[in-house]
Amino acid sequence: MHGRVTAGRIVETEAYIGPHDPASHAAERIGRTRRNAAMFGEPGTAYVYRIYGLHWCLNAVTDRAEFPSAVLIRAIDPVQGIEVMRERRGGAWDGRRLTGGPARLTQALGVTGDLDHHPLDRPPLWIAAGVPVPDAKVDAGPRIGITRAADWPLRFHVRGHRCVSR
DNA sequence: ACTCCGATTGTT
DNA sequence: ACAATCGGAGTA
Repeated sequence: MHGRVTAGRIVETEAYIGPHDPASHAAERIGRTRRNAAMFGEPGTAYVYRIYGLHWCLNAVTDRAEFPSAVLIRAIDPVQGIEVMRERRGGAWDGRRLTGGPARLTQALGVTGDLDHHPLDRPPLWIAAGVPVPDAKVDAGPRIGITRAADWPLRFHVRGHRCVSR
């Protein structure tokens, strides 16, 4: 069968938009580097980076090439392969502990840095259209864990969803 | 070469 | 509140 297939519905994201976003890894003062190169690439590809020397975070590149922008996937609602996710996460945990948080979902999905630059419309990792979330159910607020532009409301999540990181 | 610190998480 | 853990970015 599909023994190791895992999938989830995106329920929390953050946007990092263009060189004038001071919180972005591709902010103007930084420019293009080896780490953020994917953000300057084609839309629909993955930007995967390591944080704190420990964890992986997954972004979808969103705007045209050479205009660095990406959406950080911060939480998913498990849809398929929950037992595999629990195994990868090292325990039988609830929704939030399992896939709520940018480094938690990458671990649950088995996403690592070798998927940096990967086109997100094909295996082994892709994003597909799902059931639309009505705007009325989406909250916007400040992005988490940043210091610059800390008040820009570029974090979005399904209101009250049990898998949202916080 | 050397310092500081981060789009986090788990434990104390 | 704090450790884990290391490459990127800034300074020299």
